[in-house]
Amino acid sequence: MDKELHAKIEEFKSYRIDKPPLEIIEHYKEELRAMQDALDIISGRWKMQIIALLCNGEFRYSELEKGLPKISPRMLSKELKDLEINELVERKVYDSLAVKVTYKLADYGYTLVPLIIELTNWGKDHRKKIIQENKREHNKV
Amino acid sequence: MDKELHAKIEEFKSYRIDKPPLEIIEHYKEELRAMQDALDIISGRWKMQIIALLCNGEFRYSELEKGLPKISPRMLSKELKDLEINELVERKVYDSLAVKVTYKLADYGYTLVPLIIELTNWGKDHRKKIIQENKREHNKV
DNA sequence: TATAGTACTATACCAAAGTATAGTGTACAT
DNA sequence: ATGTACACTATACTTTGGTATAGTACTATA
Repeated sequence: MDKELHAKIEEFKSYRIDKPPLEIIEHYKEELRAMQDALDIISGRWKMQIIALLCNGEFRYSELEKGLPKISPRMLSKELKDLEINELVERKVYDSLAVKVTYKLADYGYTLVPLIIELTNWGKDHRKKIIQENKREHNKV
Repeated sequence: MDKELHAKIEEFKSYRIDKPPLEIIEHYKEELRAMQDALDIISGRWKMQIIALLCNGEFRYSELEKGLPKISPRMLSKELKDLEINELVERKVYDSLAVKVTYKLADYGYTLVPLIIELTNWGKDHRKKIIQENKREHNKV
């Protein structure tokens, strides 16, 4: 696994194009656009927290509010709408007499799993690295 | 590969914790923090474009400006500083008499490769999906 | 009839991200 | 001496993301 990654990285390093900067960006245009699309959809303070909750089943609006006590109702409804538009989340209105709306991860939402795993792995490794550096710093002084 | 992913997703779906929302978020606390750390470091309009350029070797400040004609000098120097602080990018000042500074991806910067690949893959698939949906929409009407 | 819960929307505000543009200090070229 | 290239910094502004708080339309319960 680590070896495989190493190979990938070497491959990546060897991709160097001998072109002026503008042409290089042009060459990567599609990849950059794709990356930015993905980032736009998942970045922000709340999206991932909402997705994490919804990985655990169906929740009512008020239950999501309880899980994220610091979110304002405006943000929650806006973020849910964004996620729904991108078909990552499904909204279901019950036609019982009492108002009842639930949200759950759509199947398409689960396609984010590999990305979530990579983000989490990198973030954890990064934190470890920073902690180690702080320790070394501390021992020096 | 696709089968593996499917298994992962099933695994993810089966993780459901039968707890109140607040406890679920608490349960995922570390993962969420790690993800957010990673997102903070790579999100924004310019970071990934700069990294893409620097994947292709060493560049001078003015060359980066040429590659990203719409970036303001303030943003470029701020973003480079951020990337340098996180040790993703190395800054080198030549002590020749003329001013010369170059930037390149640090080895640590290359650890982002798997994440970059996942972001790009997901972004490309997402775009394909949207285009297909638009086509279907168009055929209907 | 009054009170509380549900799923929001509306309005105003604030802070961070990003833009636009001008200016700085250095060296080198003429 | 003057102008130009380099690698920025400073200042002011706008846009976007997020917060705070109040209000709405509906139903359920006492």
